Amino acid sequence: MRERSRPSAARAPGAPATASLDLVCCAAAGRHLAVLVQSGERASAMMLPWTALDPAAAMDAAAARFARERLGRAPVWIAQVGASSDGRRHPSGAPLSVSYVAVLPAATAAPDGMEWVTVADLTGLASRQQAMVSAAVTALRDRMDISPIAFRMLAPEFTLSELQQVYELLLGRRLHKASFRRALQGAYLVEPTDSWRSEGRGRPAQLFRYAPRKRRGVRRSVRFELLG
Amino acid sequence: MRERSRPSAARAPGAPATASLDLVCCAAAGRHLAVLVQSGERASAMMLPWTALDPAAAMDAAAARFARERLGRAPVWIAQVGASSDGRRHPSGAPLSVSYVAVLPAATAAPDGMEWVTVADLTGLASRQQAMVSAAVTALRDRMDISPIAFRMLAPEFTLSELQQVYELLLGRRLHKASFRRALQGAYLVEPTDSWRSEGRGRPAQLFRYAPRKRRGVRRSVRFELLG
DNA sequence: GACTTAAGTAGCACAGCGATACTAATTGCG
DNA sequence: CGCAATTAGTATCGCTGTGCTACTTAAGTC
Repeated sequence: MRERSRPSAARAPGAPATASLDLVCCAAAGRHLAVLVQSGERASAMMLPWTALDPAAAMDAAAARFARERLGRAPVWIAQVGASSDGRRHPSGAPLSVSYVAVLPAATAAPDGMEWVTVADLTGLASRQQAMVSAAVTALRDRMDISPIAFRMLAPEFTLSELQQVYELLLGRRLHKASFRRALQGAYLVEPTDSWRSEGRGRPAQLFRYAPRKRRGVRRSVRFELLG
Repeated sequence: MRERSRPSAARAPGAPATASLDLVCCAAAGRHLAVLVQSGERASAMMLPWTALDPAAAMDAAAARFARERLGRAPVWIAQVGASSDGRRHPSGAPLSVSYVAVLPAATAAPDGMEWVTVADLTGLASRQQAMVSAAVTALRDRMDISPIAFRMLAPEFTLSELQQVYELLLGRRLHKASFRRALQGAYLVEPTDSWRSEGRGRPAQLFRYAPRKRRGVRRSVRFELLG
């Protein structure tokens, strides 16, 4: 299931694909967001994992399959970001690309030939791929209210401080501990486990797991704050 | 500027395009959302306006140009929804499609050969286009908090009741008049004009225009309500 | 045992929101 | 004209959610 070694990169010189499917794999790394990149054909150049897009196949399924192949495991969340075609460079030479954003739990090891790079340190990408990363991060921020992205960025059992750190990372600002926990309790999204984790000094933290149990009236509210 | 008559539909039988660019044009129609469709090749069949996608061109610009061509005017808002490739049918025969959602002010007249159809009454679309409409409506709902979509769905001068109706349409639920206005005033998004509009019976309503004037600390907040 | 560090809780003040109830301005009708 | 009907817009109350300060609890460190 993993033995195919980089089918897409091998294809590049021969027949240029008409469209590429690119993957922006994200994970929390401390207080920063990291993206999985691999070495390009030139030593110093980095690139996002990509493959030729098969127009005949179901795209979401193809993206999930490609992610599982490259990562050695299925991502915990994946969604399409969008299509881009413009003058910008792409390693495939394809004029059209469709990108997906995938989420992996923190501390997932990078597969051979790949490494985690903080988005701030990300440089040397082809310009179209650079734009994909920005769009992917924006997509994560925009969808974290709708999908349990933050919860998926952690191991199945996590402390509330860890969860808060992921929220702070995605929102880009510090949150208040008490308020965060109150809101979380009120949403009935997590349930406590019997385990506690002692992390060096300080009081041990109780572990929780994601277990949403309400689904009552989802009333979308009016939000003017972000407009202007 | 409008004399090119349906370049895309004319292309269909000859050379099948490898990818299509589709447009979901939306406007408020009373309490419902309407989409612009045109008659397909068979009389009863409806279809969304589409064109062949030129992979060499900047896609967002191409979509805006295509919209302006077809509508005879520029849409007030446009954004990409996503790419879809799967087994589903599309009038072009293309295996891959990229769709855009465009917004027009209420009461915009449909161009020749096109008509407004309420999303609920929308039937007989090719299956991939049907999926595009659903995705476009979802995209509108998801982005109305970030982009002034609701304001753009009205004429430049509008009453607060009209604005509230658009919000109710997009959110899919009734809102409270006083609360709506209080929140709107607090956001400094509109300014009153000197005009009043008398709409049949009842007290005349003051007209407002969209004139955001804050931009102060955009603090994204934690939102758990929609999760689960 | 005293100090440090981090987890978790309690209580207060205030802002936001939904609801009820009100006032204001216009049309329609007897 | 007088009055009901209709729509716009406001005032006030109570509840809920949120930010904050301050506290307690449980571990490690010296």
